[in-house]
Amino acid sequence: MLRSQLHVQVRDHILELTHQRKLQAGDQLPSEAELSQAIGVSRNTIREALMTLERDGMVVRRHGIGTFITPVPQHLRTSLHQVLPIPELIASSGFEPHIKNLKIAVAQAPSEAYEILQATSNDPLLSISLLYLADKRPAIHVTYWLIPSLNIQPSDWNTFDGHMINFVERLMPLRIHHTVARIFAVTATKQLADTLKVKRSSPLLKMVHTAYTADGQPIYCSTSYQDSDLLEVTVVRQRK
Amino acid sequence: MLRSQLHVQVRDHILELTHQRKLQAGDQLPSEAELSQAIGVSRNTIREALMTLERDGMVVRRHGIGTFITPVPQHLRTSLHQVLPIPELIASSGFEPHIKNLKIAVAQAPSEAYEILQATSNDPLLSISLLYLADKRPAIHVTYWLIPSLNIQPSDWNTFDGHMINFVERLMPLRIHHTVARIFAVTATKQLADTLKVKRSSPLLKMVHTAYTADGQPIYCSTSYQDSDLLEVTVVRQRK
DNA sequence: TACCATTTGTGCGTATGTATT
DNA sequence: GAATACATACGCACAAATGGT
Repeated sequence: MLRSQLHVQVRDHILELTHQRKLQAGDQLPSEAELSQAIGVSRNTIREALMTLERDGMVVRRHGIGTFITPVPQHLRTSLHQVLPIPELIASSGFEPHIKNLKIAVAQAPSEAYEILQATSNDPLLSISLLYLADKRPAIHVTYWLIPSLNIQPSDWNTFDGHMINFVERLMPLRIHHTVARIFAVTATKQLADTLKVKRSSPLLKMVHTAYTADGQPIYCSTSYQDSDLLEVTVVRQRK
Repeated sequence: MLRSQLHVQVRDHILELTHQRKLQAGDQLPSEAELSQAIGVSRNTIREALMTLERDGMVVRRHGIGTFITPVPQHLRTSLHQVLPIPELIASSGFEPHIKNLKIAVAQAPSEAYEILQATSNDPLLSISLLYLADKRPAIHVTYWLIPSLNIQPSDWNTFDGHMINFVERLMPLRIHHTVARIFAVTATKQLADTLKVKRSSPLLKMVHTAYTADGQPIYCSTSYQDSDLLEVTVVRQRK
């Protein structure tokens, strides 16, 4: 295993400085030329690192002035442009994540799942339902549906740790490239209200997630329900 | 006025090809070297263009294979990482956007608005409420609150066309750098139900948007309500 | 106003590494 | 192994934006 690319090392170096609070929100970084000389890599490499940091919203670069640590609350940084597994999402909201309830089945799925996964509508789909807890309170109820061709064995589920992306990538030679989330407001059914421990017919946030490879092939989709007052959904969008 | 930068021209050139359907979802682009020679710019410039296209989710680049048009439905492209004004959002969902109802006031605002805008809590804030229509159906009800220091004159409102970002940037020498949206599910109040023409106590999607400059200074915030079945909210998140 | 130093932005050329077929 | 294509990295020159003299 080679050590990682230079610009990633530079990136990590700068992130490390922010974690050590040597660089704080709003602070100006040394100029590209200074960083280049101090670290001993070319200015282009510095620029590459700064560009990825900017893409991910960690720094703001201003022509003719300099590069600054983005003044955005720390907890938002994690959710900028990334796909965040639910346990990490819960953790980044300041709660202790747990997974409580698993139900695995190979069964007929809602027709919507077949459409999304481009599967023939009579194949039974592997599905798994779970309840993510935040500080032992029910927070998100999720049901995943996986495309049939994955061929996952029952024993594989022992290795499932709540990160669906990691799970399928560890088992299969594929890579999730992006996810699409569609967001709705719904009213809690009796069953959902019981599961999530909210009042009957409270409003819930429903999200339909689909994970795709770079080819655009759907790998799995999920439907999740959550109390949006307990666990906020935040989307940071950059311009340009 | 100078012509734009080379890599932007290259980017636009490629986008133009996709609009003309000469390049479609999933198609492979010519190699960097070919593009470089065909267009007559250096390979670095091609790479710069391809990188911004990748950042915005329009293409997928695969090491050792090539660059491909991202196979994502066209209507999602617009919402990838951008901040989209509501009228354009409605248009990209296939509806005709209209703005119906404006109510402008300088008044006390909810305490949340003062917190978000970091304003002293007794100043009256300029607020504007409007109803965005999609094909003449009420779609989104929004109330904006602007920071006091903008000093907008009543006459300025004549130039307001429903794009709040454009509006404030045209009037003031500032630039909105990013927005943060917090998303909730709520139950329609009687008033909201009437305005949006939905049943009493239907579930509605509530979004609290805040627009910031690169300094992290909030410029305005808004609260919006919408029927998520009429107008879906979609978030595409990329990995890496 | 004009000019300057600083800093990021753009663009070119080149060489080499790495992944895929 | 060879061919192809993208990835990384270096060095250089000049443009453009900003802030101060």
